[in-house]
Amino acid sequence: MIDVARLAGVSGQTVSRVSNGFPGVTEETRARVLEAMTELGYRPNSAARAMRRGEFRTIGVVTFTLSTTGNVHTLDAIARSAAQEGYAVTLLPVAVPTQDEVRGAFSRLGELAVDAIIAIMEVHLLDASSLVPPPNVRIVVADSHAGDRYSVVDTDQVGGARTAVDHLLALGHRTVWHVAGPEESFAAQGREGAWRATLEAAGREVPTALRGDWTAESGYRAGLLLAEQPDCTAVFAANDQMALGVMRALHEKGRSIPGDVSVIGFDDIPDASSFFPPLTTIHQDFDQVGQLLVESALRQIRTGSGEQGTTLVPTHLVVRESTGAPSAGRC
Amino acid sequence: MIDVARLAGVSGQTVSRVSNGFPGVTEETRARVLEAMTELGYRPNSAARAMRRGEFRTIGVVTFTLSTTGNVHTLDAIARSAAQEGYAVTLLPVAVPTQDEVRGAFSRLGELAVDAIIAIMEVHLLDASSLVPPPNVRIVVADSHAGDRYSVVDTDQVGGARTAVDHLLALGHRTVWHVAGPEESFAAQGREGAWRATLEAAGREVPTALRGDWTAESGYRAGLLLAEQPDCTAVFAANDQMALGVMRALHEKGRSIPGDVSVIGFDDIPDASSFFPPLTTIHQDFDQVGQLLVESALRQIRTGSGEQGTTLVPTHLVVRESTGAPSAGRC
DNA sequence: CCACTCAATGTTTACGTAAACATAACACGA
DNA sequence: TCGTGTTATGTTTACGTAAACATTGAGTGG
Repeated sequence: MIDVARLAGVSGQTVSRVSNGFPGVTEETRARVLEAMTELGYRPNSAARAMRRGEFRTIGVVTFTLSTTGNVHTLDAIARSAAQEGYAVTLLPVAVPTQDEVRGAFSRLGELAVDAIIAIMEVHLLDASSLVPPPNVRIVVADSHAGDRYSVVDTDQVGGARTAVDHLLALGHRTVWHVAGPEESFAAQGREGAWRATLEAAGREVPTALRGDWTAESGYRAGLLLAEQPDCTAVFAANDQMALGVMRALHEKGRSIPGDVSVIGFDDIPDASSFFPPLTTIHQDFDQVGQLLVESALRQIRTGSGEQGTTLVPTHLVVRESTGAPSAGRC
Repeated sequence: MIDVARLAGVSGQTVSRVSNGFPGVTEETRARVLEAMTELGYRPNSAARAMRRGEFRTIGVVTFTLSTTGNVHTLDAIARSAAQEGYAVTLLPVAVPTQDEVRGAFSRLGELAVDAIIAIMEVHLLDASSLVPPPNVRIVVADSHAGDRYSVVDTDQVGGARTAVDHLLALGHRTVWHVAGPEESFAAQGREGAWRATLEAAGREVPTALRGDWTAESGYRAGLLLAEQPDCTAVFAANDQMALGVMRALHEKGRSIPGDVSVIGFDDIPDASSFFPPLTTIHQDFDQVGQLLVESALRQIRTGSGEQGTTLVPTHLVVRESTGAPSAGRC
């Protein structure tokens, strides 16, 4: 900076003013400084800058894994929103979702250069007692409850699941089977609970829920079981990947989709429209979730105070070819 | 730090020594300092630390999008490898893959707190003249050529594609059709070139390559065309997602897989084993790619000098149910 | 014409850390 | 007993920036 100042014949402070776009600098001086900057290839040192400003202009994102499609889309949206606001995004992968690991990640984050943390994970894993958010680091949570302690942004799991079940019932199915996500997942709980509640509200029989782990493979295993159920004409899979597995199992067992069995998913991943048959599913607006997460984080950073409460992002039904009315002959 | 020092009755320098795990501190003193740290909730300020050390312990990753599955897995692997080495990963999404955008991203990275950059993209987009890597920032590139200018780590696209084609020829197919990735992609070029070369080497006819854009939807469109070709018994799709689309089209047109047409993909994404039928594909070792990328970056940071050359990560064939011998009657 | 205001720019300082150097205390062999 | 080396710890300093305050000079109203 001093070199630039010398070359432009000004003081370091003026360089700083130009570099930050502050007012109070003649157009002529500004031009001279900018020229000197380019000539010397000057780039502000972000470490010194962060130290002086007391903030890093960076948001940390904690995730377990990027293998579930939903998390990836959320992350992508976060990164884009943050970039737009001039914030960088630092990734902090947590290998195993044990409390110890999470705690370790958080303490590492404490040393890291972040002003806020967005956690895409289950809050119960960061049990309040063990989680000591570093001072001056704000927290936002996705895919969880605990809106009473943190600012939470999430897809409207309940509404989405209800829409899915309603869609199938409206088509004339007597009831709807469910392939649920892992028990630990709040999203999975929400979808399963809403599935059950919707069936009960409609006075339908509630079949036993099958449990998967979000992977297509687990959906396949569930699908093999479902194929054994002659009275199963409609399946609601808690995500698209498991729906993919379910459909594979049904195909292999000779059940036609949607002739014999209708299948609906959740997420609307890009590939869903190319499944065979194209999957009817509940579309999640990951972009908006990401954007809201970043907005909440920035608001907390700027006001310097925490936030509570849950913001729900609505979903909508995307009807494709994997659902239809139950065939007359069966069931 | 001073507060901690005062509480522990030592100097700031001793606190620094403890904080960095340096030798030359009595066990007793160390314990006293650690206790003071916990009591005061002390966390080293990474900005000051980075400034003093002149390095950020952070690697920046530039990507266009996280929507292609391959990039995501690479990113995931990078994040994990980096974390293991005590390095953080900062994401820098580039909205549109134009040169201007990329240049902008790089200049932003210049101001950012990174010691090295890993670019998951096509190098030709960061045309040498416009790309001015900030001094002291090392570059590693994935998914590209230009090993003469940068350190490049990539999957062995050529070897993988050859394996794919050989597999189909060995099953008895007369030739193999190809659904290529986008022209700009080096990976797509490599796979297409190897496909052509392998067919030529075997003295087979080389059909016109169909071009997709990595998405399942584009694979579907290509698949519709392939279904019109009565002599098409084997298809090599440049990635699994396009293979998914191809298979959907074939199903819809009543062609059986692998009875009428064999389909092979590339990537081995987690869902591939749950496609219908489970997809034979070329497995990429994303973990190793990520690890090698990080290793190269760290080596360059530590030695302070650039690196050139390309490192190839081998692939292997995963045979599932989407490929088989051509049926006697057809073709 | 002078006191005053305001805009442009310069000077000083502090942010939290760790390297480099300085000091103190102690052990050991001659 | 006294150097001499070694280990533990303290002191000083600089890293690059931007806030706070200081200075300069030009324009304005009385």
